[in-house]
Amino acid sequence: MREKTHLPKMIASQIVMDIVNNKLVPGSKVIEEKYANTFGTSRGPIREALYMLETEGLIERIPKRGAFVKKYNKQDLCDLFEVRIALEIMSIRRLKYPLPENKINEIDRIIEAMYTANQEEYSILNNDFHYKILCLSENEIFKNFYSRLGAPLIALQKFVLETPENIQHSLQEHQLLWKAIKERKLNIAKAVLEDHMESGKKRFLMGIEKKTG
Amino acid sequence: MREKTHLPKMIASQIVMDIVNNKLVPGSKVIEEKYANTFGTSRGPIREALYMLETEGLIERIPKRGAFVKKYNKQDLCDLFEVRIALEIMSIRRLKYPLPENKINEIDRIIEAMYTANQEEYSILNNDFHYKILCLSENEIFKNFYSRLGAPLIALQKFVLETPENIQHSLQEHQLLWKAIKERKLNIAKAVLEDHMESGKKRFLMGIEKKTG
DNA sequence: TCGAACCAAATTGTTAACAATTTTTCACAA
DNA sequence: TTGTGAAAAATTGTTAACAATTTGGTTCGA
Repeated sequence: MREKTHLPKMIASQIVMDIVNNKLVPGSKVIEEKYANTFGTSRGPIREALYMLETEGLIERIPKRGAFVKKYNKQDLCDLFEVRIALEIMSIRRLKYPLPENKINEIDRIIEAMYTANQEEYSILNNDFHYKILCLSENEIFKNFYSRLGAPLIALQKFVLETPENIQHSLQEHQLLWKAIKERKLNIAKAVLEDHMESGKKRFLMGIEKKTG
Repeated sequence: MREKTHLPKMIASQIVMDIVNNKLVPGSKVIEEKYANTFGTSRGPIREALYMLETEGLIERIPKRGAFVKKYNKQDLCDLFEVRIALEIMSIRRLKYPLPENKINEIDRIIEAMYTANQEEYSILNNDFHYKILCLSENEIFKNFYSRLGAPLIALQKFVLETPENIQHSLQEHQLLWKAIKERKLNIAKAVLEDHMESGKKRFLMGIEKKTG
């Protein structure tokens, strides 16, 4: 597993950090030269990073105008939620049983960790869980699309209201879902996911209300 | 409506042409300098074009190795079909009635043109139709994802077996779907789309069998 | 014959300068 | 005050040269 340093990739993840930490606010322009200076590189690698982030849906590039941090409204985020769940449902239909032992263990461990996680940790575990579920299908198309959905949702995760009650509820849903998948009760899994989508949207909207008005 | 020449965009569409016309076969490498020479530009714009096509799912870039024409197998194409239909179903649920008059007319005209289209024309009209249906929802998220699905499917459209009988069948499905949408019978529309997905897949696979052995 | 080490060629990555375009600023007139 | 237009500044687009890396082939030794 070689993970050679790829300059544009490093720059991209730094820009993501800046978005998550509100140093770059949605709608604002990302000026190539500014970033080039802070990284001590030329503008080339910055441009590449911006292209990558455009693919992930975090940046919007307008020819000859510049690159902007993409702005998502409530409706957009709910739609992303919905597409994510739809992809998960489709991928569950493609599962081949028996599921590989090592992947089962990985997901078991995520659920375990969720019990004792704090808010921030829970967000990360939550995303991990859904991604691992999707990867169970070993389907490149779904994985590919899923990764593009994830980025905006992760960047805006800070808006999700993770109260102890919400986390408790969410955890229960995850347990149910995982149990249904393991026992090959796919219709139940589908129903749980559809419920999870609704409650997820609700938590999302609650969080947005709280923090922006 | 200003459509200024954007070099990378032009190059990208030329590369798409080359893929469609089999000058670039799936799996082969796209060498930057080669294309730079044929266009009389430097490598910069070529790289941008390759990034664009990566976003559209036609090219896969591997750092320090190069850009390759992405290879899709049967299963991949069926999955893309399925995701496309799922997006259409989701977007139909978001329609706001009454539908705008001008868009209704546009789609009416596509259906009309389908009656007298030859095979090649029909493929294009078919894609147009589905895209216009999706655009009815005026939902940027769906449009965005849809455009990424379309490219690989269009590039491989040549595999779809468009016999007169198949076209006839497909046309009927489109009429049914459009009628259901206009009359706001969304459950029917959904059912028709699900059927259309199955028969579309079948035509696809028939075409692949025929042309590749 | 096979594999490892090495060299040369091909290719991608990066840079810095220049060109083209957009945005900002500001003077001026209605 | 407000709007217009032209310079100036800022920014993106493009280029060509150079650096770093990968690829392909060749030699050598076992």
